This record gives sequence, C-alpha cells and structure tokens, in this order.
Amino acid sequence: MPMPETHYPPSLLDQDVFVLSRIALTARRRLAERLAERDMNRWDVAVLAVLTDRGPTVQRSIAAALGIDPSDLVDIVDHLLSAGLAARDRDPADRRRYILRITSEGREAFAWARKEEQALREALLTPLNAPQREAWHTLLTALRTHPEVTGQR
Amino acid sequence: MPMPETHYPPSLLDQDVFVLSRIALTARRRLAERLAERDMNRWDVAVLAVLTDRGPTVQRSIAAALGIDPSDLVDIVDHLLSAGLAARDRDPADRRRYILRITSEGREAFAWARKEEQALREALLTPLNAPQREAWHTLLTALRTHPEVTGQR
DNA sequence: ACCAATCGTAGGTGATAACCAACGAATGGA
DNA sequence: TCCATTCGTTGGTTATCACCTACGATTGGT
Repeated sequence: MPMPETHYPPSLLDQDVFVLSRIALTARRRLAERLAERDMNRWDVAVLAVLTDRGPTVQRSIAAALGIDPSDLVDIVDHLLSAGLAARDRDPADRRRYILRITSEGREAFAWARKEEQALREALLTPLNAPQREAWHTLLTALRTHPEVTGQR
Repeated sequence: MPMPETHYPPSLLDQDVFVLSRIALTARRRLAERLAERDMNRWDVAVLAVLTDRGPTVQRSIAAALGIDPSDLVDIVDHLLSAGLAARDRDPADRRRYILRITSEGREAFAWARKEEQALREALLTPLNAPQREAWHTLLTALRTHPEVTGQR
C-alpha cells in the first residue's frame, strides 16, 4: 500500500508560522524549478535586482544589501559573469574594488525571472476567491515594509 | 565603518515569493528561539500536534502525516520520549509497530508552544494597521486549505 | 615609510533538510 | 513452511545555509 499523502493535523495548520513556512517553501521550490530552466537561481535574481535598481555597484555593497557574506557572493558573481548577465571592472578610484554592472542579457534575464515569479504568484492565487486574493495583495504589499522583512531595526 | 544593514532593492521586494520567504524565515527563526527555551523544536511541536489531534498513532503514520522520512522521525521521537512529552508502546496487534501517545507533560508543552506561536503572531501583526491585520487573518485562514500548503493534489 | 583597514577571494566549519539502502524482527497470505 | 512485505532503525549521502579566518593587493592617514 502506498504511503498516504501528507495530512497535516488541524492544530498544526492553526499555527500561522507553520502555514507561512509551508507556502513560502513550496513557492520557493517552484520558483527554483522555473529559474533552473535558464540556469538561474534566486541569488542570481537578487543580485540582478540590486544592479537594476542601483546601477553599477561594488561587490561589498551588493553583499551588504542582500545580507549575505561577501565570501558567499563570489560564486554568485562568477556565475553571473560566466553567463554574461553581469560584467565587472576594477574601480579606477580604488583598485581593490570591483564594480558590477548588469548587461543587456542580464536585463532580459531579470525581466524573464520577474515574469516567472508573476506567473507563479498567479498560480498560487488560483485557489483563492476574490476577497482572499485581495487579502493576499494587501498583506504582501504591507509586508514589503515590515521590519521583519526589510531587516531594518 | 560597520557594514550597513540589509537594504533589499525595491524590485526584489516587488517579488511576493521573496517577501513570503523573508517573513516566513524570520518568523520561523524567532519561533525556534522561543521553543529552544524549553528544549523544543518545530518537529517536536509537529509530532505533538499529530498526537493531540489523532490520539495514539503509529510512527509510520506520524511520519506520513508530516511528510518526513521515517528514519528522520527516529531522533524526534527519541527526544520526545526522553523529555517525557510522549510515550510509546508496542502495538499488541502487531509487534513491529510502536504506538506513540502524548503525555500530560506533552499536552502542557504543546499548549505552551501554541501560546508562544500566538504571541509571535501578535508581534508580527504589530506593525500592521487594521485592514492589513484583517488581510493577514483572511489570507492565512485561506492558506490552511491551499493545495500548496496541505500537500494534497 | 609604515601600518591599520578595506576588498575580494579561497577554503573552512557546523547545522539543517531531505533523501536513500540495508538490516533484524515481525506479519500474514500462499 | 516459506517468503514478500512492513516497521523502525542505523548509518549514509547530497545540497543548502550561514557563518568564519586568513591571505594578497590596495588604500590613505600618520
């Protein structure tokens, strides 16, 4: 007999932290599958987002903006460079620094990633009725400035 | 000069999957800190939830209900047993099986964990205004039956 | 000239998540 | 009686996450 599917107990589903964790995990996994089709991952997207919004940026600032260790950024940057989605030059004002910039391929890749995320979002909304979708938008918009999300305290 | 705090770029915060991931991660971490004060973790709570809702249950069914590998359940169960939060007996009808049941200490610990989760939830709601809180409740209630959360398809 | 600090990197660590194969004990149908 | 299957466990693997130290090159203040 095959193992039954997961069936979370009601008193676990009563816990918003659990529910949040589940929806976030499955959404993240699904998005990862989408991004993998173009050999991208969520850190690639995050770095491209920084470069899109800020323009050319030094590596240490990118790491700081995303809250990751500079040593962890190295492989992400190498991958973006090798994929042609970003380019970097030494800062002539300070040759210790690299300045990263997005390329036109990077812009296109980032636009694609945003569309994939939007498509996934629409799919997540499908089982919801109109008031629930409204609640999704209201809440997710509010969370963009929530201290626990922005990391600023 | 100290490293500046994280400052996610607006076009990353535009992505609901990112925002969901962030709020879920910080909520999970904060809850983990709370639970650790009583030497508990989220899997302990999950197993106690199964036992609370279902009554005495065989181990394989607990693993299936929570979507985890039976081999990963072993340490969780050992910990609950050693902490006195659960007890188990061989199933007289089939001595291959163990039947787990929650103890009175386990019931109390689970009630405490639910209160901690509720307090954290209230804290997360603090920065939100009334319509946003309403949206939180509407959405989280809806997500309890969302296929991506319940894992049933 | 010296040196503390910065920048990016190489390489490391520990923890967690999620999966797997194989084993001994036990079961129940053939 | 035999054997395929189940139950729980041991012990393993891979991947990811998030942190660390130390290094060489470079900078700028003293």
